[in-house]
Amino acid sequence: MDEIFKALRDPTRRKILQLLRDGSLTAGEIADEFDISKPSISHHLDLLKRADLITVVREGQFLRHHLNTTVVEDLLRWVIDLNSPDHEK
Amino acid sequence: MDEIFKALRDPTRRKILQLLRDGSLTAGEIADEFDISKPSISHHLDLLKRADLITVVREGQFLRHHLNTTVVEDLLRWVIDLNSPDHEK
DNA sequence: TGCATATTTAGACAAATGTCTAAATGATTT
DNA sequence: AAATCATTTAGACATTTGTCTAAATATGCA
Repeated sequence: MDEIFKALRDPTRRKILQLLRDGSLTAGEIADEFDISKPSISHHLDLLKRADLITVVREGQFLRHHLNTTVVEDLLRWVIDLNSPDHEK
Repeated sequence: MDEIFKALRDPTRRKILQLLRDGSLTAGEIADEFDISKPSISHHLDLLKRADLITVVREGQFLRHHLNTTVVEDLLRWVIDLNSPDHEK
């Protein structure tokens, strides 16, 4: 979970995830949504990738980014567990 | 949400929240669970307080810390929303 | 092959973060 | 009031983080 929370710490990265809710985007399309340089966005995408919160597939010249809902579900379970007293494990 | 994710970034603070799932604890009891100095734990508790993830009530000499499940629910909704395409708002 | 577009890598730098020790504050008890 | 226990505040310090510019790599197309 550490990589996930590390990735979620930054507001830009959280907004990127929200942008990807409704469909995949290329790095350039994502960068267009922010007043931040492309290398910085690339760095944010790298952290999201490391946390497995997004997946990337090359499409020719472009890299298309998708939200990884499986890992979001893992996060969801972690949060639910926080509100479940007397949990096992 | 920024304060919440800021608070959740650190593994010690996440573990503190998990300790508080099953009941409230004093600062000293919390500190006993970690190999970290008391001032550092106090600092972590302060960040959790600022995020409103915990509430504190004085009990004589002690400060008793409780998990604030309301804010955990806010977090829960944020995560759920991340997996809900075509959301409004 | 060579040029244009898309994206990443490298390196620098200021700001934020987590930790510590020492000292201060708050509350209890004798 | 003084001693003691619980906790925080203050200040220092090394590490991590987010950002930038410049340069490198990857792909597509003329």
